[in-house]
Amino acid sequence: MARKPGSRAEITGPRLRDAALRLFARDGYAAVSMRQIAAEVGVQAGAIYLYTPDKQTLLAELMIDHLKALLAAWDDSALPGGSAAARLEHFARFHIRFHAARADAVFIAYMELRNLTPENFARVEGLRKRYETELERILQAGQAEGCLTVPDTKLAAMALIAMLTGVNTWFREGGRLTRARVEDIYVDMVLKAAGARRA
Amino acid sequence: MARKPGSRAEITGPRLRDAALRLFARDGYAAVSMRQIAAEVGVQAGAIYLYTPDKQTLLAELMIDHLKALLAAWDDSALPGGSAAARLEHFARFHIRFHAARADAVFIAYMELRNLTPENFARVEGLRKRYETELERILQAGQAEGCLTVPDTKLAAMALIAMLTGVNTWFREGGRLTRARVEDIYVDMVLKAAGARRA
DNA sequence: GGTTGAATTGAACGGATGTTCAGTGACAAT
DNA sequence: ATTGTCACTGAACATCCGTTCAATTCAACC
Repeated sequence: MARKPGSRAEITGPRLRDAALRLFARDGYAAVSMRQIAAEVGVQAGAIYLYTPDKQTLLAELMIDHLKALLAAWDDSALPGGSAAARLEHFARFHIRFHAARADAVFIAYMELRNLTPENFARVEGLRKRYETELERILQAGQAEGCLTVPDTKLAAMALIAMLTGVNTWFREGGRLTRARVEDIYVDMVLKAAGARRA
Repeated sequence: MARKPGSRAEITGPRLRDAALRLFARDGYAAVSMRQIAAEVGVQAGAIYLYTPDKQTLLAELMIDHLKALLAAWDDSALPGGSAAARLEHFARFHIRFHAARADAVFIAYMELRNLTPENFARVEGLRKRYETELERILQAGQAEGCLTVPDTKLAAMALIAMLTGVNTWFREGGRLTRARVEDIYVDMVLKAAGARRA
C-alpha cells in the first residue's frame, strides 16, 4: 500500500505551497486564480483540491505556518539570559534576519489579513499577539531592571515591530548597504528608542 | 448650457470617490467589483465610466490625490523655524494626525501599490519619496546642528515613518489611550530614536 | 411646450472565477 | 495478468468580471 518516495503527491504538495506563496506575495490573494497556481505547479486546476479544501484555507495555512515557524525560531534562538537591553538587541537582530529570509511569507501575513474568515483571522492574530508579547516582556523586564525606559510597553512593542518589519519594504540585497550594516543601524535606533543605557 | 449646482453629476462624482475609497480599503482593490462600487453610490455600473476611464485609473487617482493632499498639508503646516528636534517633533505629530484622519486612504496607498500600472506606480512612488525627503532633511539638519544623532539619515527616515504609520494598524478611538496620549508616546520614541538632546 | 443635451440605464460582450466529479492512466500488489 | 488504488485530467457548473453602448430619462433653456 505504502507508496515509494518520489510519488507525484509527495512532490506536488510542497510545490503547491511554494507556488501559492510566491504568487500571493507578488499579485495578491484576490488577484491570483487557482488555475494560475496550478499552472505554476505544472498541474491542472482540479488537482489542487487534493491538497487543500479551498483557496481560503490554502492562504490561511500559509500564514499560520509562517507565524508558527516565527515563534518556533524565536524559541530556538534562546538567548540564555543577559540584560534586557541585550535581549532587546537580540530580538531586533533575530527579527530582521528571520523576516529578510522569508520576505514572501511576511508580506502575505501582513497584507492578506482581510481575506481571512473570522476564524482564521482570530488564529493568525493570536499567533501574532504571542510574538508581540515576547517583545513586550523584554521591555517590561528592562523597565524593572532600569536598563530600558519606554513610555508604554504595549505601544513600544508595536512601534518597534512596525519599525523593524519596515525593513522588508525597501531592503534589497546588493544595494547601498549590506544586510549586516542595516541590522546594526536598526539595532542602534531600536535601543535608543527604548531608552537603553548601560545597565 | 452651464448646469446649475446640484446636478446629478456633481453629486455622483464625489460620491464615487468616497465609495471606492471605503470599499477598496475594506476589501481590497481586486476584491471589489465595479458593480459593488456602483451599488454603494446608488447607480448602475455603466454610469461609473462617466467619471473614470477604468478601474485602474480610479485607484491610481485615489492614491495620487491622497499623497498630494499629504504633501500640501505638510507644506501648509509650515513650522516657522526652530531647532531640527522641534521640527522632528512637529513632523511626528503632523504625521500621526493626518494619517489618523484618513485611515482609508492611507491603507490603500500602502496596500494597493502592486495593482498600479508601472506608470502610475512611478507617480505614486515619486510623491511618497518627496514626503520621505522632507523628514530626511530634518534629520540632516539635526545632524548639522548637533541636536540629533542618527546612524544614517535615509534609513532613519524610512524607519521613523514606518513606526509612525504603524499607529494606523491598531489605533481605534475610544481604546485604552486617547489619540493625544498616543501621539505623545510616539513623539517620545521618535525623538529618542533620533538621538535628540537639548540643542 | 417643445427642443436640446447631459446623466443614467440595462442589456449585452467575451472571458475568467472557484469548485466538482466522472473518467483516465500508471504503478504496486497479488 | 488481473486487480486495486492513488494522482491527476478535462470538461462542466453557475456566477461573476470590466467594459461598451444604444436607448431612455430628466432638468434646463428658448
